[in-house]
Amino acid sequence: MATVKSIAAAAGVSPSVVSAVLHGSKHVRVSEATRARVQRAVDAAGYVPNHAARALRLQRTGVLALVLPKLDNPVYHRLVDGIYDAADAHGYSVLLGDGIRATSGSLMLQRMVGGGQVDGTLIRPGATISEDVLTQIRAGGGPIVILDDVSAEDHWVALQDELGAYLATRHLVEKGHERIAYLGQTRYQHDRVVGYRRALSESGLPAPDDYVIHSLQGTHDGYERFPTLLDLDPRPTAVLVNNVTTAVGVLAAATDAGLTVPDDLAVIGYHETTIAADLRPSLSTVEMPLYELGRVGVDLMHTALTGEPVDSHTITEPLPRVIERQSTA
Amino acid sequence: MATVKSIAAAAGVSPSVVSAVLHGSKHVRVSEATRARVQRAVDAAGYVPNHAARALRLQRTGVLALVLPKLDNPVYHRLVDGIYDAADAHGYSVLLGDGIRATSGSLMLQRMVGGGQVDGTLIRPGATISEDVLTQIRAGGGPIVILDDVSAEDHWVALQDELGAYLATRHLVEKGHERIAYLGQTRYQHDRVVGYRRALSESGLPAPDDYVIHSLQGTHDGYERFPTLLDLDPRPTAVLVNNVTTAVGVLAAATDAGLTVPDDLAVIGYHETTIAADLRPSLSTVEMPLYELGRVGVDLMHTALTGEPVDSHTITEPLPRVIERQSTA
DNA sequence: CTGAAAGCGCTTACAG
DNA sequence: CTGAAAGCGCTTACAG
Repeated sequence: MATVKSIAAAAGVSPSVVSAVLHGSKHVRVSEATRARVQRAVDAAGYVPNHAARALRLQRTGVLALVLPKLDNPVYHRLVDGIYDAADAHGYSVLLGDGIRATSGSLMLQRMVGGGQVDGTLIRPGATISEDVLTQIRAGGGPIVILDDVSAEDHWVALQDELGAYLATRHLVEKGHERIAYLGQTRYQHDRVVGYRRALSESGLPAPDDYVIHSLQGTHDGYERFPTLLDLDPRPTAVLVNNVTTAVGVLAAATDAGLTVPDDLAVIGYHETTIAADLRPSLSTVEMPLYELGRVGVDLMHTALTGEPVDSHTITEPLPRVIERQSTA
Repeated sequence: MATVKSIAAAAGVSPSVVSAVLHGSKHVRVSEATRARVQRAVDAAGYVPNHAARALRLQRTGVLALVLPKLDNPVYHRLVDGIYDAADAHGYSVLLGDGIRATSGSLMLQRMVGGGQVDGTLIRPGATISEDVLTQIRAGGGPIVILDDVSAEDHWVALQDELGAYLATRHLVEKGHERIAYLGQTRYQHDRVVGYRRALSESGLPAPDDYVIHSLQGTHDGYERFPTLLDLDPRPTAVLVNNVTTAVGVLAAATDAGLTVPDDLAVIGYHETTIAADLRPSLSTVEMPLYELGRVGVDLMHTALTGEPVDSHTITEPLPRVIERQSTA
């Protein structure tokens, strides 16, 4: 394996010069001829700097950790895209972690804490990520950026979740519905419930407490919780489901209950995902700027790592956007 | 930040002893009293060894790269589970990479090649991973394990894909179908076409060439390619779709074409995924042992890394299993 | 049973 | 414009 030393020998210069050619330097200045000679030796050997040695010397790794509640939730694809694109732009690579596996004492958690394996951690909080784990990551010392939530202790980037739920609910109102329920995660995403209620109260529609049905996220959870909605009196004619995976389960449960969507029940899911268009009936959704969330999250992390002041904020562009499909037609 | 040196000072011993307590050693023997004293200092400081320093010294990182064609294909979830479980058991952590991003010249590729950032790479080949990239990873020097394919140049673990397709097709035959098509990826997974043909020929059923319809994987691809099937004469009454994501698109296209599933067209998808049960009609599938594929892949990688001979083989247990749902009922 | 020293490969002030 | 030396934090033969 080539090293700076072997490259230096091949080019007839000292290691300092090789390093200067590769990364630049304030102190070392090299002539054009020397630079070319070194570069040729680097190319010929296919030399790549040893990551561990560099990390040890520089006290940073160029690796960011990204922890998501559940890797298999398709709504995160655009978020991950944004993260990777911004990370590439800044020269970071990304260590993708599943919140389900980042339990206390896990290998995955250890690498985010204290071992200096990552420079910082981006976290999308959720039911699978315990407060305990968050505390441990915080104790690790590296900067943290919270995605899609505000945080008193960490840097954060938020979405207009209140607005997203408001727009989704308004869409149902505009379709003429007067009894609109909310089904989904309520604990971690309370803003969405608030937006839902605002749309209803603005239109003078009722929003009884039992119209807000708590459910975990996931197709199966949506399927299981759906009967609660059937028992309501009067029964809702439309439902906003948080999030889109849960909505898939709701569609199945509605079909099994003999309801026709959207005639007997209109359904809109929170977050956009490719499958929504390929279901029958296809699923209306409200698309949130998850790609931008990822990009901005990494930008903030980069700012934090360079020691500059970090401007935590809510993403307002693009706005949440309702995508109408068969389930609310 | 605590270091071996600071821990050694706190415990009143030399760094050698700290290292010996943490990792064991053939050469260094420590008394029980000393061990306890060191352990107390480690716990008190919350000391975690510096990853970069360890990697540099040991010339290995304890990190494995895993490259999948498309991270957002849900069929990989069980595979990833198996990978992570086995990696945890052996003390490796996993760097998850998207084949779409591991292009020539990408950061992601660089870290798998030469920089010593990972000890080895597990790859599931597919349309998104070019031969060129594979060549570069091979040139990187670390061991490679190919998942779900055989390889002349690398270690590999395969699945009984011929058998899986055979069983799925037999299921359709047993349901009384006589004109059975195959729609899906044919280039990378030719075994499946072979198994499909075997089931048909065993039953004396026709398998004209145009009954095998090539399609890329993905819901949208399945949707787009479906009309080809409608044009066949005589029109098939059943179809095996490779893979399950493509099958979701086929279901949608069939519905849009006015066909009722399974009465007008029975559909079975290759690979199991949670969404199959939550579609309406729910989708029959043939489940392959992907979890075991992941586990065995990591086991083989571990064997390769310890320098022992690697037994590349096909996983025969559990057997592929047909899960019957509404789409073939 | 324990300590002192070397070295993994790199970058960076410093000296020339 | 270039080289020699130190040191990041760790582990491991070696010496005692």
